[in-house]
Amino acid sequence: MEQKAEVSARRRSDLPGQLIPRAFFERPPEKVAPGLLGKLLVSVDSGRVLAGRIVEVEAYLGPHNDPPDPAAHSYRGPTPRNLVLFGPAGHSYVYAIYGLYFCMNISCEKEGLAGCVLLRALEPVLGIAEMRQNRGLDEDASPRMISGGPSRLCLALGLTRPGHNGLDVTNSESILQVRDDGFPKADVVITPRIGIKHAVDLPLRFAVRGNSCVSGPRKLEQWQSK
DNA sequence: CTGTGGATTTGCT
DNA sequence: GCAAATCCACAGG
Repeated sequence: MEQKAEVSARRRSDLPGQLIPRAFFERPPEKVAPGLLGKLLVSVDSGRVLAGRIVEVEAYLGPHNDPPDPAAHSYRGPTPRNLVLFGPAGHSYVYAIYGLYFCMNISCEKEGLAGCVLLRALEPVLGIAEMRQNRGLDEDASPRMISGGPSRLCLALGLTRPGHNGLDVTNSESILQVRDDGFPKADVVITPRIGIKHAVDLPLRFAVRGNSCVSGPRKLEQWQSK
């Protein structure tokens, strides 16, 4: 039955759930971020569908905020790399990091303002075997090892730059979409962001409490719920 | 034009 | 727990 669900979803016309409207993303990232938990990131690659449920995200604020967010790529204004962050909401921002990996964000705020949500972990839903292959893992690999981590999820779904940068995730013709399949809201944990050097105390990381795919330290109990 | 360091992952100690 | 791997954007001169 899990098998059947995967087969029936391998058509663009029958992707799981519904597209999320652009207006959802035309808000401050700290509002968008928790709302993305439980939604599906769906990639359509040459007819094949890969999808994962978003279980961990971080918000990065645009330079129009007071105070601004020195950890954000948009902190010093538009550059060739971060340009899509200043464009319309609901577009993918994929960047390379450490010369080896990629990270995937979705732009927020209306055109002219920056701000984005970094996707940090997915729980594999469709095309699990292919994701595992993309990661070079065995049959018994845990979901966490497949797509738990901002660069792991890019490897699992095959997301790269420039190929997947600047895509409209609110468009049904896009090869990268965010969709809502009605999955019930979960208990959300709020913590500081991971792996940054600036603004380390801002509580802008949001994760599904208890989900095994969430990256970083396991001990989330100490953090406030929402 | 050059130097620096990063929103990470992995493997070894 | 720690450091290597490995690239290029961008800030500074």
